[in-house]
Amino acid sequence: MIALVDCNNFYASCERVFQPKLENKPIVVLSNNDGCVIARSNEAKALGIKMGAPAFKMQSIFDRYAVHVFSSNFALYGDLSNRVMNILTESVPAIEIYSIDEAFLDLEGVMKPRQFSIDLRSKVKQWTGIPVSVGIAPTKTLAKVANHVAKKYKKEGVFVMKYSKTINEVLKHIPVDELWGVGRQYAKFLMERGFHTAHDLAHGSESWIKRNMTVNGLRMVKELKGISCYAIECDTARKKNICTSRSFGIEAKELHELKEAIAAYANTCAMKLRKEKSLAHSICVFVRTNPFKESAKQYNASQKAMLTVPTNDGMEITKQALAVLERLYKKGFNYKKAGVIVGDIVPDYSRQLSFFHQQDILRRQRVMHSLDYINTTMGRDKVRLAIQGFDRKWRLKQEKLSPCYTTRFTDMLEVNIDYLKSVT
DNA sequence: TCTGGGGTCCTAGGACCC
DNA sequence: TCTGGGGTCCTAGGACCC
Repeated sequence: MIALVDCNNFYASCERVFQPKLENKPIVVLSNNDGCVIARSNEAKALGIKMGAPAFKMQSIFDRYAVHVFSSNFALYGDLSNRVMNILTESVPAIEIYSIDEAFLDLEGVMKPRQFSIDLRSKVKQWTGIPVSVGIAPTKTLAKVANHVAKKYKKEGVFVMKYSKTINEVLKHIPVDELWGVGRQYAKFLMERGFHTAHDLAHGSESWIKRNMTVNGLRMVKELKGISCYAIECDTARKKNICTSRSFGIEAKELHELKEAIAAYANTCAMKLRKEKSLAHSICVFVRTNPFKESAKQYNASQKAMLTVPTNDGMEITKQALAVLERLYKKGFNYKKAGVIVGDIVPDYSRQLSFFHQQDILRRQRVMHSLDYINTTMGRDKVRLAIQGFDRKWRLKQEKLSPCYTTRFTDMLEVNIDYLKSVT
């Protein structure tokens, strides 16, 4: 059996951990630039606030119902995620950390899955403050379904789906669009052809499914029938692409502003590569204007450069990225977003050296190593390239940022001992 | 005024090889 | 009249996930 552990309304719950007075109050967390709603507490969902809704369109609802609004605080969410995942990892022999707020657990050898999950859930809640739901079933796709049921209908937050009788009953009540692997397009396609529930799909023709939804659709249907097609993958695969991109708080017009941004993103990509012990063979840069501003002149461009020697050297990647940017840049546009994607990634032990570069590479590796050391121990961007800029006019809008309670000494929560004594 | 930031996989079609 | 059979690699586009 496989368990899917999923944190409830994760980002909203993270904010609530350090502000317990927000219990039972509507909370939303916004995307970068305070753009869209990307997390909602149950109370916010009940107000009809939709996932992905632009914040400015929701402002009147926020005001009317005193919704607590937060900018994204990924330092906080990442740290709390690690704490949750550490607890889960200790509890089972095999785990796949699927996303920042989800993990698949291998329950092989667990005698009483339901009780085990109830205990695990209360441990996570007590140790981290994060509420989770647990769905248990024979395949990943079914565990997703079970988790959905647990979250929505089970007070204890746990639901086990083992026997085909139970599974079939449940699938009759799951709309196709809630399945893992059915997005908007497939949902529309399937509904138009009379497939309304997961049960309908599980009993459809497999060859028809494969023809119309590729082999992925077929795997999903097999998983609904209890035939496992997706194993629990414990070791994280090396990334094939790494992207760093941002929308700007204020639109950028000038080349030198874009250069600062691209240099910063290029260095972040290089840092991510080093963290993964990977090297990139190609660098792609893209810039674009604001597609929502229909009255404005639009420009949307990208270009890829191949490197002769794969690298994770921030200076090298920056140099190449800036060269691409110079070719892309056109004066007279208001740029809203830009990014860098490094690709054609290989492991760092398989570097094919060029005849002429070897000495330089070894020296530069030591520079990067020192840079990483300083920036991880003393704070992000403590040492950076001058081209990354100092005023950073293009930076993010984050007006409702909560403190980094668990990752920054100056943001640590202060507790009034006298008050605590008086209430205990 | 104001609309995120990451990723993956699959397929079809075109270009090429012998 | 009549034009094979076997591949690979690359890219764009489309679907999905969190």
